[in-house]
Amino acid sequence: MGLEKSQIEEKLPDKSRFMSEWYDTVLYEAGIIDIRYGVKGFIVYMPYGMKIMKNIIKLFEEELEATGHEPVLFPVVIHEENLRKESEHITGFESEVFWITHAGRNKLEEKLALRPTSETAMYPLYSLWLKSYKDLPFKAYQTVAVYRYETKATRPLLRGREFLWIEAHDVFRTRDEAIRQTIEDKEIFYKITYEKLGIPFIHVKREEFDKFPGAEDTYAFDTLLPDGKVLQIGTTHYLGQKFSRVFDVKFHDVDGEYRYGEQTCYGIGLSRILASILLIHGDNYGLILPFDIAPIQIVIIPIYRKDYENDKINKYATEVEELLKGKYRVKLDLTDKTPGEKFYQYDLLGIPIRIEIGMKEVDRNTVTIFRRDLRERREIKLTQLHNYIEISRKEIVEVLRRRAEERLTKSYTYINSIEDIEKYADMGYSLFEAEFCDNEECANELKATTGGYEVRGIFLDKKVGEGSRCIMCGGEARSKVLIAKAY
RNA sequence: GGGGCCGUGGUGUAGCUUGGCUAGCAUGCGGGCCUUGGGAGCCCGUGGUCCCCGGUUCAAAUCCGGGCGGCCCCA
Repeated sequence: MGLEKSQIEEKLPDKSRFMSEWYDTVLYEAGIIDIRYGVKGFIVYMPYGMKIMKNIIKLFEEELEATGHEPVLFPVVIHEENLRKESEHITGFESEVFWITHAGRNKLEEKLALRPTSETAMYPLYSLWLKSYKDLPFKAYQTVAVYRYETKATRPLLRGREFLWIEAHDVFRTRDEAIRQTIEDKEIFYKITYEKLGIPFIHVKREEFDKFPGAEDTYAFDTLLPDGKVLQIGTTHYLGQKFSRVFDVKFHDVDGEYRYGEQTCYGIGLSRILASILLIHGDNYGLILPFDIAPIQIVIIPIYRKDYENDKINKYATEVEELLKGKYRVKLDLTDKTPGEKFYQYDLLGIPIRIEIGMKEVDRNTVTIFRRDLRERREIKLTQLHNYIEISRKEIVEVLRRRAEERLTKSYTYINSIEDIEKYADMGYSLFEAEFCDNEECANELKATTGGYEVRGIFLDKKVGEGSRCIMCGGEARSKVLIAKAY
C-alpha cells in the first residue's frame, strides 16, 4: 500500500535550489501571510499563519510564566524624552525610529515614537513600581509588534519594519541574579525552540562593537537557514545598571541603602522563528509542522467507493474523530474533493498526521496512517491508534530536529585562515569557527574581503589556545568566534 | 550603500521589442453530471481600474518621466 515517491508530482519550486521561490510560493499557497498590503516591510498574517503563530506564542508564554514572568502590556508610543534618555540606546536606534508627528491637522507639541523596543517605555513605570528589595526580582514580558524603519531590503517574516516578538524585561537585586537570568533565558529558548519546535541554534556572545545599544553584554541565538545564511532569532541582554540609573529604577535594599536595579532584557523573534520553522522543516511538498504547533494535528480523510456503502465509512470516520477530539486538534474532511487533492492540500499545510479511512479500514477495523515527516503509510489496528499517535507526537519533532541539526553540523567547520572560508564554502560549508582578536576593524575588513562573511560572536564554551593568532590581522587572538553570512 | 529584474482577473502567465481587433491561455472560484487509495474528466457560468500619477500620440498594457510595491545579486 502507498505510492512510490517518484509517482507523486511535486508542484512547488525545488526548495534546495530555489529556496526563495519556494518560500514565497508556500507563504501564499499555505495561507501563512499575504504580502500584498502595499506598505514596504509590513505584512498581513492570514488565518492559518496566525494560528501557527498563536501556538508558538503560547509555548513561549507558558514557559515564561513558569519561570516567574508576569504578563504586561505597554503602549506602542514612547515619549521622545524617554526614548532619548539613554544615550547609547538612542544613538543605536535613532535612524530607524518611526515618529508620530501629527494628530489630525495639528502638529504635536511633542512627537511620539513607535517603539523599536520597549526599554524606554517600560522602565519609567518600573521606577514607580519597584520600591523595595521585597519587590524583586521583578520579571515581566509582553507579546507585541515593534517598529523599525529598516533600510536594508525587507523580506516577509525575515526582516520587516513591523514584526512580532516577545520581550521580557527583568529587574534583580544583584548582578549575579541578573547574569543567572541570561542563562535561564537561554534555557527557555532551548526548551521551546530546540526541543518543541525542532530548531537548532548557536548561542554566542556578541562582540563589544555589536552589542544591543545600551547593553553591557549581548547574547544571541542564531539558526541556520537552508541557503547557508544564519538568522538571529533571539537575543538576551545583560543591561547592568545602565538603564536603571537613567530611569531611576532603584529600590530600598536590606541594609536600608538605595540601590539601582540590575536588569536584563530578552527578545524572542516570533516572526523569524515562524520563518525558520517553515524554511528549515519544509520540503518540496510544502510545510512540515511540529505536532505541538500544528493548527490541525490530525486530519481524517474518508475514501469512498461506488460499490460500497459509504455511510459505513462516514460513521466509522466520525467514530475515529470522536475518539481523538478533545485530546488533539483533529479535522474530519467530508468535502467532496478527491482524496488525491486532499492529500496534496494537507501535505502543503504540513499537517503532521493523516488518517485515511476507506472500505478496507472499515472492514478490518483498522486505520491507515500517513506521517508527513517520513512520508510513510502504515495500517494499524484501531485499538493501537492512541498509542501510535502519542509516540508520533514526540517522534515527529525529533525527526525534524535531527534533520535540522545534521545540516547544521555538516555546515560547520574550523578554519585557520581567511582563504579557508572560500575553500570550505565551495565544499558546502557555511559556518566557520576561528580565532579572532575582537577588534571592530578586523571584523569590518573580514566582511569586506570575504564577500559578506560576518563575525557573529564569541563562543562562550571555547577557549583560545596559548599563542593563537587572529585569523584576520595575525595579532593575538582573544576569542573563538562564529563566522557566517547573515540575514 | 551599489547594481539588476519585475508589476496584466484570486493565482501563474501570453501580449510590450515594432503603439491599433472584444487583452489570450492555464489554474482558481460558483453550478451541474460523473467520480473518489496522491492535484480525475466533461458541460455551463464567474472574474481584469493591464500597480499609481503625469507626459507623448488620432490612439498607450505597450513608448517616456516620476512614485509605490515585490524579487535577485553584490558591499
